[in-house]
Amino acid sequence: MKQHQIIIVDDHVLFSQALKGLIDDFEEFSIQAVLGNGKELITWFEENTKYPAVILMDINMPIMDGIEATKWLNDHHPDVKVLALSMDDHETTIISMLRAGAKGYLLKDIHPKILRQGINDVIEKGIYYTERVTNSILNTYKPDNGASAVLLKPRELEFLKLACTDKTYKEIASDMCLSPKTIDGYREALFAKLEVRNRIGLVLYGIKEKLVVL
Amino acid sequence: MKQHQIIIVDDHVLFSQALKGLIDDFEEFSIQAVLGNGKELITWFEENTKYPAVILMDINMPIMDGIEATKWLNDHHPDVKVLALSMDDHETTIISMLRAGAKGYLLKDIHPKILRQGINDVIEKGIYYTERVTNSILNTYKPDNGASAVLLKPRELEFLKLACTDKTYKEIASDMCLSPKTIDGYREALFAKLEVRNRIGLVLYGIKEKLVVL
DNA sequence: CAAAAAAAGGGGCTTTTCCCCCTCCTCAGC
DNA sequence: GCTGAGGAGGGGGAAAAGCCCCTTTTTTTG
Repeated sequence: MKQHQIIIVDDHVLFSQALKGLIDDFEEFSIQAVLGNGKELITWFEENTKYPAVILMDINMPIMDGIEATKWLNDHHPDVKVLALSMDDHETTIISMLRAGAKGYLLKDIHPKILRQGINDVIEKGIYYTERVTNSILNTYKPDNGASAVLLKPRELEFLKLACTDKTYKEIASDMCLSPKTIDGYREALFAKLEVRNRIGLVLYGIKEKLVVL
Repeated sequence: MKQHQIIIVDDHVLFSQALKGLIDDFEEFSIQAVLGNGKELITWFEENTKYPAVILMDINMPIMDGIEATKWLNDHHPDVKVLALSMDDHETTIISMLRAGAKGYLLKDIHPKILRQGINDVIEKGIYYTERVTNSILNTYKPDNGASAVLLKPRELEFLKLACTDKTYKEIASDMCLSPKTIDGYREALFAKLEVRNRIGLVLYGIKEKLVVL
């Protein structure tokens, strides 16, 4: 048996199987399991007792995504290290993943050598940061407005989700059981808070920040 | 040398390298080259004379995407068969790719066995259709409005992209060097064609169908 | 060439969106 | 008990979006 066991969690079977072949060729690692989503991962952990050293975790997956799965792992098996592996290079996604407890973040367009390096670093140093990730972390602390980042209140988020719909504000008002004028207030508040000039800007923000599901 | 040569075109190096390993394990195929985008593919064809039997083509790539590359291949090397390989299962993308001349369409979440079958089918029968693709083709002929599917003209697409921006229609008009009234015409035409009732619907459509980049 | 279709532009109208400034109520905290 | 913050609601108006019906020009095509 090789030194380190690894589990791949990714819903793209072709990719995960191909990746398994690639990693099995590295003499220091071997693939312990290939799973399709977070739910399968939890089931695997409930049915097994010998845990892997590293989990290569995709982020966008059906049923249970990588962020939730990473949170679960951090709660129940904090010694198993998660290395996020995604083609999504949006800053918010990277941050969410790191906040959930991932020890590193790799993009799928990297060279296999980098992956090998990344896995080794996570095992040895407990952490692996690429330049891209470092930049994202720095960006969250940019001198923007001082105290808090753009944090929406529950009611504002609810409105934003409805604004990303083809409903008129009047319809949104009745959906939220509020007067159209109150909705008008939420609208203005969000315009200012998110620095947009019209409803399209609101929709674009909601989608970019993944606050709304399409 | 093995029977059939294959070229992989995909910007996700980790995936393409892993896939190369996978396919090299199939005894009937060998990988002739692994390229990162459509432009590299054209350059490769200009510098080589022994062409592959099949090209596994990703769709979303920087510089030159899979659709354009497939069109170029169809024009210049119609004997080389393109098998589209994407995680994008949107109907419009599938249709665009088949219209560009792809002989089949596979999703990245398939099992390696299916890939092997697909490549073999494309080589032997010249074509490979999964159920998903067949459905898409059927859907374009749904008894909707008679003639054409939802295919946007270049000018309409240009307008749609600008509509997915926080610009006003007046600003869009001057961007496209048209009168606001003409823009109004495009708007109405798109509302009808895409079955939406306001600009938000337009934005949502554009993003869902990945016609606009965020 | 003529007919048809597509592209461009317009008039006039209603609804919706956007903006600013104002009131009432409630509840937490000196 | 007063005060201030925040949620809910409102008046009024300008601008943009949406709707229908119409003309002219260019391009395509039988």
